[in-house]
Amino acid sequence: MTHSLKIIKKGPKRDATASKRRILHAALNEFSRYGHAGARMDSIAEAADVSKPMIYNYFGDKEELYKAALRESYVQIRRGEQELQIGDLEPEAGIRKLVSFTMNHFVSKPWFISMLNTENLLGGDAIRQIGDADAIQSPLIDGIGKLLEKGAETGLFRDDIDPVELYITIASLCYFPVSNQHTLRSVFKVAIDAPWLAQRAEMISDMVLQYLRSSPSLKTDQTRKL
Amino acid sequence: MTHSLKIIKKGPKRDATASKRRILHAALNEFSRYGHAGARMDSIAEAADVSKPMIYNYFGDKEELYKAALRESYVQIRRGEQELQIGDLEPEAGIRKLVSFTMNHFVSKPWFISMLNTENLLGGDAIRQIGDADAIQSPLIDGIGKLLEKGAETGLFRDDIDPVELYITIASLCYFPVSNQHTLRSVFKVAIDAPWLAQRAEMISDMVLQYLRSSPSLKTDQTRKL
Amino acid sequence: MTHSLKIIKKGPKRDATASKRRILHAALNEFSRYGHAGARMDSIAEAADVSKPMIYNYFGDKEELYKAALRESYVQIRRGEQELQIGDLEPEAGIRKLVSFTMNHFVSKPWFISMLNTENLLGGDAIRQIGDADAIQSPLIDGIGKLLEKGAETGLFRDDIDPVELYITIASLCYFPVSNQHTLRSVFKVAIDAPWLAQRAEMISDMVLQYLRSSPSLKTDQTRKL
Amino acid sequence: MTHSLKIIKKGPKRDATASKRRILHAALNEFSRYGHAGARMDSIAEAADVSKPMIYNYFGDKEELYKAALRESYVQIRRGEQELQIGDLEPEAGIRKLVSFTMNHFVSKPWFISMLNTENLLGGDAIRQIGDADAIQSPLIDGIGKLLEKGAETGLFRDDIDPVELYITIASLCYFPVSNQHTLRSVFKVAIDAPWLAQRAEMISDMVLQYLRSSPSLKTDQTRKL
DNA sequence: TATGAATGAGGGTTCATTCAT
DNA sequence: GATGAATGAACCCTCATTCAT
Repeated sequence: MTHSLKIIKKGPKRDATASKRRILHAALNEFSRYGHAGARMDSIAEAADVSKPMIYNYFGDKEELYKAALRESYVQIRRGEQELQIGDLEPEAGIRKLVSFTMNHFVSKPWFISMLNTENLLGGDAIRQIGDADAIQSPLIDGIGKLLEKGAETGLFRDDIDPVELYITIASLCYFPVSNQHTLRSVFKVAIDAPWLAQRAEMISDMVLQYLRSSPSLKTDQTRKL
Repeated sequence: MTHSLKIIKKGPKRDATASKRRILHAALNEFSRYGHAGARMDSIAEAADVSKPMIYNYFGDKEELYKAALRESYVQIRRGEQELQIGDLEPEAGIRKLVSFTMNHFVSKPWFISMLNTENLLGGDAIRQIGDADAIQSPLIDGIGKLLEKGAETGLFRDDIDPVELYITIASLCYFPVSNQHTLRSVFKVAIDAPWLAQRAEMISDMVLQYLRSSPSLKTDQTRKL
Repeated sequence: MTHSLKIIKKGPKRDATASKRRILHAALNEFSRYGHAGARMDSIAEAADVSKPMIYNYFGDKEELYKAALRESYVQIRRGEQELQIGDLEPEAGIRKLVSFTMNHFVSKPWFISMLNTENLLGGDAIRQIGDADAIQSPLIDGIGKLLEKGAETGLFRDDIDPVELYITIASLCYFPVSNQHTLRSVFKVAIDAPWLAQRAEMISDMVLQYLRSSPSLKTDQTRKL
Repeated sequence: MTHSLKIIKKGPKRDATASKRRILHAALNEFSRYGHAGARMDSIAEAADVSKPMIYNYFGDKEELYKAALRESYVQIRRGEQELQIGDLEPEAGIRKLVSFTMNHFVSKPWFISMLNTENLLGGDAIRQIGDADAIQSPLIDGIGKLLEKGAETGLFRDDIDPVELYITIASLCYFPVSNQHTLRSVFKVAIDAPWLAQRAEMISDMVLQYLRSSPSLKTDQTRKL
């Protein structure tokens, strides 16, 4: 009778999957906060509520854990992107949705930008080793392609825009003010807060749409790209 | 008589100013390559061809040296910007010049982007401590202001654009593909090389000009910003 | 009745004796390859194809396992020695047989030499604790004693030789070139391979026999020993 | 006046060469006592009265320090050997001197045997990397060669003995009882102490001389070796 | 009998920093 | 002004060992 209670008491300990997950999240947090060299295995272990050897047992070493964290940051992004179905929206609404989603994503998941910056600082060695294309490549490209096609068909958008380049444009515009908010604040005395960013997203949408509606420039006879 | 000779005798070593400069450059290089935590005082000393105690003698400690390097990265940037006199150019030509200068700048001085990323990763503590506004603030803002005014006067540009916001827009668009070139390459298989970036700069100019030429949106009755 | 069936049912796993034996052999291999401190309990478990707790269950701890492995190395040696019946051979043939057996033994069971070296490095603490004389003491001593007696009776050998000392002499001569083969090769550029060792065994027999045939030296009036 | 005392106070600290030497000796002691894996860098630092980083500064890492210690053990041996001038002695006296020197050496410098055993356990990787032949190769070989020649010329010794092989024979006989003293004591109840070893050296000389005086065996027509 | 999950204690190594000259 | 010598404090990682099932 008293024993039956024990069964209920199954805590989260002695559960390999759970431990692994806690480690991964703690690592993502630590690496994104302090960079690759600045991250401490001790802190990760403590935050994950496991002993250090567990980390090595499950992930090998710091380098591998870093790669796993980098991969995880993409996995989480892609999960959010898959829920968006921008391909099904009207072209203009789709672009606006894409912009606000991107901006919101960078703001609400700050570890993503930090991980990308860290990885690029290190020369991209880790991401090159994560062959796992499906985890990393964005499902948005297809959706953007559909939006652009629809827009071009109805004569609303110009027809020479590459989806990847458009994605890079939007990412650029949303990334920079979030990524560099601290230096911008100090250098230009701009208060980069939620309202500022919301307004900024509006302006980005406007600018991008303006460009999509414009006619292909005639100056260069090469295939133009956005 | 004998003293005056000593002054002239400044050799390559035993020259405090020269040592300090070598240290600063070595530090800038090291911090930008490996980040704050990844940078090694040993490597800096070796690269600067001085003994480690010299660094501590001149700069105090790693933290202070980092701040000096961060400041130096701005100083060097500003030096380049001051040579540009975009305020004197025709509005459109000025914008194109500004874009190509910015892009070229990020590409040819990669330590600038790295330093900014590193500093923002750490939360901007260091830059906040560098009160030294003159060293940091961009002289371009004035030039951009002049361009925008001229453009607005001739009816070429809309008149609701804030120079700082325009600067941020251009910086965003140039920064991202350079800063994130390694991850972009892996994720989107885009080869981000010199030709790609040159073409990209063209497109950025087109898009920005398109936006500057457009009429202020009517949707929001607030002051619009770029 | 029912019990007898159980005994027969011994499968490859769930067989305590078999597990124990596998562990012991794995331990012998590991300790002899890497020494006491260099041996890894993990490697032993893996090589024995059991889980680590099994080792602790059966053997207590690393120290005890080491002792068991050391003991086992003697047990295996003694098993080989017991098959020899040198006491029954002619004196000279017996000596030659003993030498070639010893040499072959050291060569074909390299873990024996390694275990002895390891144990002596550590000061012999473990072997002192293995009281178990029967497992350790050599049955050859008796055989050697018989050979020497026979030889002395027929006037072939001198009569002042102690069997243990003769055993030590032969062991010395066979042990060293095998045990120290790597350093000898590097230091003297001698290729210590099978032919070299075979020829060496010949020479050792010659030298030992020469000595056994010689007359006791007169210099010292104490009991002479070999 | 009082200052002049300070000059005298120059202690052994802040002396790189002395520090290096202390580390090397401490390492030789530690490695020979506990083997490669069993040696502790902490203990070495403490015994050498330096901080751990000094070790890494001067020697690189544990592996390199081990190699330096191994090399040092040979250097010390060779130093002793060079003082012997056995080539100048009478053949028989020379052999006796060589034996007693060798035995004494193994007994009084126990780290030598331990280092050799450790190195051979590890497969001789380190010694192979110490190209430094002069430090390692024995100057005795020449002396032994002279002894054998002289002995053969006067008809005292047989003339088919290779100096290296003779050296190995003597080393074998002296090495084993010292190296394996602990196991021998336990297994054969032999008390291997100074008197025992002295007497043993006598016997070894007798046996070796006996063999050198004997006539080359006729059994094999190949070049005979000792 | 058997094992996957977990850890305390320590091992080798590095790093920013200081001392003594 | 300049530096070789030296170190306390961590940091990454591993190992023998135990827990819970």
